[in-house]
Amino acid sequence: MTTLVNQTPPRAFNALKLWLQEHYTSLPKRLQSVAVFALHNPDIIALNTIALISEKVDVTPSTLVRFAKSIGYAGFSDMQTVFQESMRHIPEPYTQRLHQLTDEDQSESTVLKRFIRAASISLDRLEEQTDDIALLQASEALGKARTIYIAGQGRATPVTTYLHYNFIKMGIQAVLIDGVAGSMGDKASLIRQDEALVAISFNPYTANTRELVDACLAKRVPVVALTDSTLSPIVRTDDLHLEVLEEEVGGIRGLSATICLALCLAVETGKYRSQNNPVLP
Amino acid sequence: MTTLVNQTPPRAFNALKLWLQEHYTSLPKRLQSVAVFALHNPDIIALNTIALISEKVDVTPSTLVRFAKSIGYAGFSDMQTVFQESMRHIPEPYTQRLHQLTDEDQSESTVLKRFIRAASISLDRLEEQTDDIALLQASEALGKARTIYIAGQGRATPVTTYLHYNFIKMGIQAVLIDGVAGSMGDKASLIRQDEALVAISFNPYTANTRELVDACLAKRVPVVALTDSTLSPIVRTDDLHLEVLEEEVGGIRGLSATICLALCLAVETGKYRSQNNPVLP
DNA sequence: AAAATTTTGGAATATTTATTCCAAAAACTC
DNA sequence: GAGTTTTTGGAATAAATATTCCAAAATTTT
Repeated sequence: MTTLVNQTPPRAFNALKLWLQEHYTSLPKRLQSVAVFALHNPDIIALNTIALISEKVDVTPSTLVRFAKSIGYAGFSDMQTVFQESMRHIPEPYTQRLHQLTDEDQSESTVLKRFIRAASISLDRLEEQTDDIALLQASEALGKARTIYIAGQGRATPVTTYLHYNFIKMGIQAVLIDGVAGSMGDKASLIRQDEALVAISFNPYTANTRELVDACLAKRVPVVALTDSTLSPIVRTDDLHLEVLEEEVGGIRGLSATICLALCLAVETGKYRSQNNPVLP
Repeated sequence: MTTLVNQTPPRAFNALKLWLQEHYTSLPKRLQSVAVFALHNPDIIALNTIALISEKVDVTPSTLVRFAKSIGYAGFSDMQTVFQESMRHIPEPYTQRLHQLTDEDQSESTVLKRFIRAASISLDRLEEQTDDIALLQASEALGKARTIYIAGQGRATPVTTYLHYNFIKMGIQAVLIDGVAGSMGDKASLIRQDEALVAISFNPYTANTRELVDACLAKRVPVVALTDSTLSPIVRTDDLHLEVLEEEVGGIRGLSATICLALCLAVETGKYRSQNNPVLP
């Protein structure tokens, strides 16, 4: 062993985190695994026995003891107390949640906290209002498509990128339609009936995207629309639409719930493919 | 002993609380003390040994065992697990994770619900572990920059797009660095000391981004790193790093918390600018 | 490629921790 | 107030948990 004993091991959890960050690279392989696990799952370290933890991290109990000692603790138990202390603070109760956002005592809450609240509320609403059937129908439409085209501008761009990334990663052919050059009509003409379009658009709605959706619907190309309201102009009766409503903070809307829905759409599409279309040309 | 054994002891902490409220009056004196203490200090019960607790409650260890048994638990340890569960605000990811993928009772929970849950957990964790000071420091560094360069590949791309969009919308000059053409060294040479770099990188880390960060740090260009772990190779001691840990569902990680943090970073940067740099050339 | 050093796993051990059991104390009952 | 039942404390025991130590494996150095 290195026996490089730290005479004053970190007594605060944050200090321990810092220590791990600094010394991580100079740690042996197994101890690195422990470090990663410990930082990602402090609660498990805090509440379980060596035997159970070692099983989860997939190392031997002795490695855990060594890990603690290499930091400077007397042993595993000594280190564990630091993790336990870190859990003692109770996170704010759920009931306060809604009030915190509306209440304008902004001195109390940081920008980060307010945006997290907003994101959390948006996610709750997404769960409540999303039509599971609609999501499945949309996934089915996309799952059947030979190629999926993805369109969206402005605030929707990150969502298009994300969808594209996920489709590609799942082995689904997908093409990003960027609005940089050429008219939308030209782009629509590229899309065939055995393909599909995903259009993402938020208020203020871009004319481009709307134009593209119209052109595709006219050609009977399946269209899945992702919008922030059913009143959005890109929504039609003849397409499949999914709605997300992001809570706003000081006039700014996040994207957390939308990005979550996008991921689900991709995953469900992938699931449909693997079940119904094992080998696609 | 009363030997009035409850055959199904409460497994959820709330149920336990209820049980204690109902049966409190019919409990012997010492056991009442324990009940009161347990309800007031669940964390102490969760995290300590019988010996230590018995000292605090001022009863003997055997009384604690009896207390647990009178409720119906096998012993003190059995009851303690219920208290421990009540403390882990983060529902244990590892055990759930394994079941969720292997267990085929997916009828209970839809894909959407599971991803929403994961996103929600990630947001909670973001709130808990994010260092507000670090966020402010990062915003300050970016606020001072004449131009902000944004780099990130793969799963990080949507985040770069989002940051770029928000910066531009706020009137902050920002440039996306795409990894398509040219070496990273070339790109780093474009960035000056009065500018700044935001690097976003997740496991598996892309060599490109890391290279860029190194080159910038060498040139003393301020670097803000957004990663999924402080142990990420793009984290250095001399940069400003923000950490997000996305919960995974069946091996797939979302982006909801990351996108939320990115928005905050942009907003804080904008705030800093408007306060300290009303008119930038 | 050989030697030295570090790291790792697992059995053996020591320590801690929980549980049992019984006699003493306290609380009821008649 | 004596007898009966319930409750309590503490020693004895059982179980578990953490720690140590050493040989094997994996690195690193020469």
